Amino acid sequence: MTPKSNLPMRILDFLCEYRADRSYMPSIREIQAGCGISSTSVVDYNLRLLERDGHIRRSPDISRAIEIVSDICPQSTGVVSTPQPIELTSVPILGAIAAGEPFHSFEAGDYHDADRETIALPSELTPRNTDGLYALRVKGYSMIDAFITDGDIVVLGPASDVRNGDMVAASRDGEATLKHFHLEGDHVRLMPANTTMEPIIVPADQVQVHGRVVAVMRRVAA
Amino acid sequence: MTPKSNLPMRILDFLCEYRADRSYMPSIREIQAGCGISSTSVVDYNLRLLERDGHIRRSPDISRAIEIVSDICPQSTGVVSTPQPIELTSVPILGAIAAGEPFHSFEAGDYHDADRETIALPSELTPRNTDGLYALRVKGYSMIDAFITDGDIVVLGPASDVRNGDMVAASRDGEATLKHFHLEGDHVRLMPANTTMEPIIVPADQVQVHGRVVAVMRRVAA
DNA sequence: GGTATTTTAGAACGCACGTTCTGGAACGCG
DNA sequence: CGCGTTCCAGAACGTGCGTTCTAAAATACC
Repeated sequence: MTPKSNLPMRILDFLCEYRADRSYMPSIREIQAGCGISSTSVVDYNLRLLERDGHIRRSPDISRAIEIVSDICPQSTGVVSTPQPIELTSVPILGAIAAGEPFHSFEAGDYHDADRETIALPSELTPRNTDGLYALRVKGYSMIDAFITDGDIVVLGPASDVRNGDMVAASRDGEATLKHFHLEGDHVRLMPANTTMEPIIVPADQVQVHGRVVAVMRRVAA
Repeated sequence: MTPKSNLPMRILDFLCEYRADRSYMPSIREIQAGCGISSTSVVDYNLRLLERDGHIRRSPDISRAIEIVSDICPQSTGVVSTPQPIELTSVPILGAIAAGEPFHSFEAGDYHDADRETIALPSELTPRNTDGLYALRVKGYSMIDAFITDGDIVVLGPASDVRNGDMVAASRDGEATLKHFHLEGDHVRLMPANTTMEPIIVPADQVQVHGRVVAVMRRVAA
């Protein structure tokens, strides 16, 4: 509270708080509302004082262009989100997977600077070994039998980890799908997750396994 | 450079560069000038793409309110200002949802007691407003028509946000499922995501909506 | 008291800027 | 080829928002 404390400092506190939430700065009128000030001109007046004293810097005529220079804001580093240091893993999104479309050149080790598309993996979804993980954006509806639909992001582990029964991304003649993998002698049985569909059996040398599915993430449209 | 590289990534680079200099984000028209784009609508269009892919987040109608979420920008950590701690949200896992089983007492506001189980939401899956988010563990196979299966974790937003067409967790006579929600006069139509199943129409006062599905996460067994 | 200085009120101005609409080009697919 | 989807152009609209102007309180100093 401290309703009678000097206005400039109240405003400065508000700026710090605000920046802790969003990553941009408040507008004049938001400061007005947030500090219970009755006029925008009063906000402007006090901002000038703060700038004169070197606490902030402003760029004229530019919205929300306030920089906090005296960075000894009270508890700005305080609580805010992330209460505990959650460990998370960033995996690169190497491309898209769509039925009928041949895989691009996203084979392991093909990071080649440029596309730095990545997605953060919460620890709950992270397998023990995070080496060689990558993600693909699912295009189309060819994998609905694996409870995976258009727009999903699938996280894949290295193909070397694949064992019988795993769900894998596999391609044959450029047709890519997600199936359960069973190596049986010299042929491979690819089982859809949905039992109403028929398994596919192909010679082992005609199928290429790209990796094992370790996680699926989906954002549902607003 | 790379004049032929894809526009969204050029813009993303520009955003990172810009933020390295000033501590606020560029306006649409500054992006336009900085990237040599001929129209503001093109900038807006590409910003939407970036937001759809979870690289940035925007607040509508607010100037310069772009947040960079996938924060593996080249040298963004270089200078100063807004180190932007990889933002992620912890949501409590309030229980399980299973067809035929009545919901437990996990109604909103039931956070309190002790440290609930929580799960970290990667920013790519986080909606703008993180208030009231909670997660449920899915038990059983009653929601396979929504590409959701046993063991999945669904993240729900507050029921107050629900609008027609959203996927919601709804219960009736203790039967809980995930369906697309349509309020039509005094009755509610619950549409399965799978078109081979029949919609359910019930009087509005017989159905209880628990929240809107905003994300789905699944860990695939090793 | 009177005058000068600081702080606050309220309203208005005007540009900045996000958004949207229409239309066309470019690309992909059968 | 036609048709759909994606992407780009340009202009216009509505409003967010910094700014400024006038005036009145509040405070200070004598």
